[in-house]
Amino acid sequence: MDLSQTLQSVSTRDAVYRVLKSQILQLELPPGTGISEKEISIKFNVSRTPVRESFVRLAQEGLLEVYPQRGTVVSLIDSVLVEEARFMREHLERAVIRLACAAFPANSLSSMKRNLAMQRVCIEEQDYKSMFQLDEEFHHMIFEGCSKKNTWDVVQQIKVHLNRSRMLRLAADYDWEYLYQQHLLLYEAIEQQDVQHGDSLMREHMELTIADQTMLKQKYPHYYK
Amino acid sequence: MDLSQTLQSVSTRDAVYRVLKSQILQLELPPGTGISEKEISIKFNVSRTPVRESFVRLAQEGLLEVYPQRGTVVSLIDSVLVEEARFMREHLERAVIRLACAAFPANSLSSMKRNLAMQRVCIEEQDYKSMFQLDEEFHHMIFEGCSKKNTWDVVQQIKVHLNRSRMLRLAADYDWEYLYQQHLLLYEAIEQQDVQHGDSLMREHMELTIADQTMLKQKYPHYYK
DNA sequence: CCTACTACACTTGTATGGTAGTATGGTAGT
DNA sequence: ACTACCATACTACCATACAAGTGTAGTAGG
Repeated sequence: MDLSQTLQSVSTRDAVYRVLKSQILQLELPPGTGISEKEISIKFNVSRTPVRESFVRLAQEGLLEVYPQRGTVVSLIDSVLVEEARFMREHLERAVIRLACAAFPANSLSSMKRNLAMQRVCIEEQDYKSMFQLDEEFHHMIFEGCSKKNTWDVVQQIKVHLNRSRMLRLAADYDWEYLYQQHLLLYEAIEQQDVQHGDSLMREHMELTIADQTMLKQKYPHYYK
Repeated sequence: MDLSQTLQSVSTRDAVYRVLKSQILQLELPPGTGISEKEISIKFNVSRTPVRESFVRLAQEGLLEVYPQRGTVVSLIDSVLVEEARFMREHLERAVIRLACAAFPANSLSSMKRNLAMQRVCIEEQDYKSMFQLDEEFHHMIFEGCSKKNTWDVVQQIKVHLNRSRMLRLAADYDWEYLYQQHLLLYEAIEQQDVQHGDSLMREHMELTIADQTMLKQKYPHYYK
């Protein structure tokens, strides 16, 4: 693998970090995989230093487990942590949607309207990759409209732990139409300033991922702790 | 400075990390202070490597800002981030206290009762350092009783950004008696399973730190961004 | 006197060698 | 055949050397 393209703009460390993180979240490096500094440094054709520093960051995010003098493995998925991550995200998103339903800038609202229109198109064209991106941006816009950028960043950190189990239940089996309907209703709640409705809608929306955690754990036992 | 004592149990990197983090949060390294890897490595009598890896972690937590080839400074306090941290903590603590008021294990409840008794003693003895610790443990127990250990860890991460501004308004000027009364009421809400009361109590409790943020920013302008 | 350039003293970034601890497979001894 | 031991090949950890970029002070030239 060659990182030279990425290297132009950012440091070697950041490039290694991003590639590794992506590979872990995409399950290209499955949970439990043993990796070593030397192995990665050879693979990426860099020295061990930037690799080590990437390991430090990834370990802090809970994606790697480093055992001194023994080795490093990609963290197993912790189903307790996954549920708590969902819990945290639910309550933060609900707190923000309540703010949004109380007051929301007009230009952010119209941005969301455009986003919804693009979601409509993506579903009809079955472009689920773009839809995934639009879903992210939709939620991001709610936080931005409420001036809660840092909160969004924290949610992103938390979501890391939801990501891999979401990846397991292949992206295809999502009911995107239902998802779109929920987004539409959330938008309307903000527009009509209906705090209670927005709150219950978001709670419902966040409970989508609560299911089949045990099912996944049974299906992929070696990926779970 | 010598780290040899700490070195027995943990790695040099962790020792450096802990000391630096402590010094930053205690304002012994005030916001805006310029520090270099070499300077710290000489001071601690270690090589640059573990210092660098500590810097990576601290930068990720937002306590350091690293400018490549130029230098590293202790992050200025971001008042927007402080308020958002308070916002996040409030909603997570409220979500958990509602769980606690719905169902709470008896042994955790009695642990809290013992903690409250010790708080009573500390206030009378004006031992505010221990009181600070007991305050932490009190909230921790609520999370533990609800099996939300990971959520507590995230709250701890978030609280880092509250810590320094709380340190500025010297610990002494806290109304510990009022704090104790709030804790007592929170305990009773859990005991009596009064969800609504617990929620509003915690909201009030979390709003304690909302004040005088602008005052602090005026008093210590060079510490703020 | 003022400007522009250069040399130098910094900084962080990267590469590499050596150290200590761990796991494993093979071998000698029972 | 089985167990205990030892050599070996790993691992992450730490120290050090080198590279590359930045700011500044001092100096030469106008």
